[in-house]
Amino acid sequence: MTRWLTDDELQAWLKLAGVMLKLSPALDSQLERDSDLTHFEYLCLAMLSEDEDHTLRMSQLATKANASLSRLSHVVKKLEARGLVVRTPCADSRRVTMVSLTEEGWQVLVAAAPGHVETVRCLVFDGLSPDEVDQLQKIAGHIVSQIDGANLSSVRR
Amino acid sequence: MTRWLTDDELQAWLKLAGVMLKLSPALDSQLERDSDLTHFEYLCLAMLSEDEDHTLRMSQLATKANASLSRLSHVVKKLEARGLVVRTPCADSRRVTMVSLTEEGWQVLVAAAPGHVETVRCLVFDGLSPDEVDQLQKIAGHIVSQIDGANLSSVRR
DNA sequence: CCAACATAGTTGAAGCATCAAGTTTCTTGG
DNA sequence: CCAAGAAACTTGATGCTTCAACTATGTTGG
Repeated sequence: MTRWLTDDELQAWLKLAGVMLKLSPALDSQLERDSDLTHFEYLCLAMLSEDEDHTLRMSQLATKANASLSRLSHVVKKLEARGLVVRTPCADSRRVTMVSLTEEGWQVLVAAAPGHVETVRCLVFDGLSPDEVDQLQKIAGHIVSQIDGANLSSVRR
Repeated sequence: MTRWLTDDELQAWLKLAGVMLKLSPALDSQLERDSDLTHFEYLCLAMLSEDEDHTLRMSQLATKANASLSRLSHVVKKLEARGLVVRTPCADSRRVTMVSLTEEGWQVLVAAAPGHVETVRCLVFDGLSPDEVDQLQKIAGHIVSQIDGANLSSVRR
């Protein structure tokens, strides 16, 4: 028996689908215009910048950026060609690749951040109350967990 | 002066970005495996099915599916090649194209729906309270409006 | 009335994302 | 100890999305 969506759920779902379909392109468009970066590329640089040494394993970065290793590998190759990032073999384990932000990568990130943050503020947070920000965090966190859980359980069987 | 994000906003934002990065692929993957459809293709068929005549103008469908006319045009061409949809010129205005669900398209949609709905329920709604569904609807609706508003204002100037 | 503009849609090229397959390196159960 | 399997990437092909450009058709201010 299919558990259909209630009317409220359907309304909510269509809106969420709208966010997925419109927000990504909107962010890509601003970043590409102003900084020649994809939103996903920006996210990779940002995640690297949060680490003390501006350096992470590929697989750590993939987790932080919510990406597959394959997707990340292609993007890091491109960022490395642009000089924003370098890959180095890891001393401890030879199958591990470390990625680091270069000085230039850091500069590009710093230059891109204000415009990007302003865009996120305008498109997402302007007009949301602190309560709603909290609700958004909980709900989005919940969805991400469900997806991660679903992947795990399909892998385990 | 950049209006940076508060810590709560940043947490919420990273989670929302996670949803965008993980939910689309998860939906595509289920639909493609079980019904040989993209989530976006499914959405187009579903929006057509909601119309009384199973028929919409390209531009109406683009609006309902939150897509650009260009994206829609490519996808409709593909769906038409598969026989799920037909395009017909409009009698009233010669620059308008109407798209209709074929009988086969309807069958494919009906066959795909239970699995897709089940996936949406598992990944999004299971574990959400009715209040949270309502909050999600409001917040996602708000974001979509902001994006639409931003596009309008950049077009108008 | 018509020139200028706007609307509706299509198309081809370029760039991303995903998938499947492959390589290399580690780990572990027998 | 080693064979089998898992982990950590990389790569190439395929297909989808976007962008810019184009055609064709309507609308409207002067």
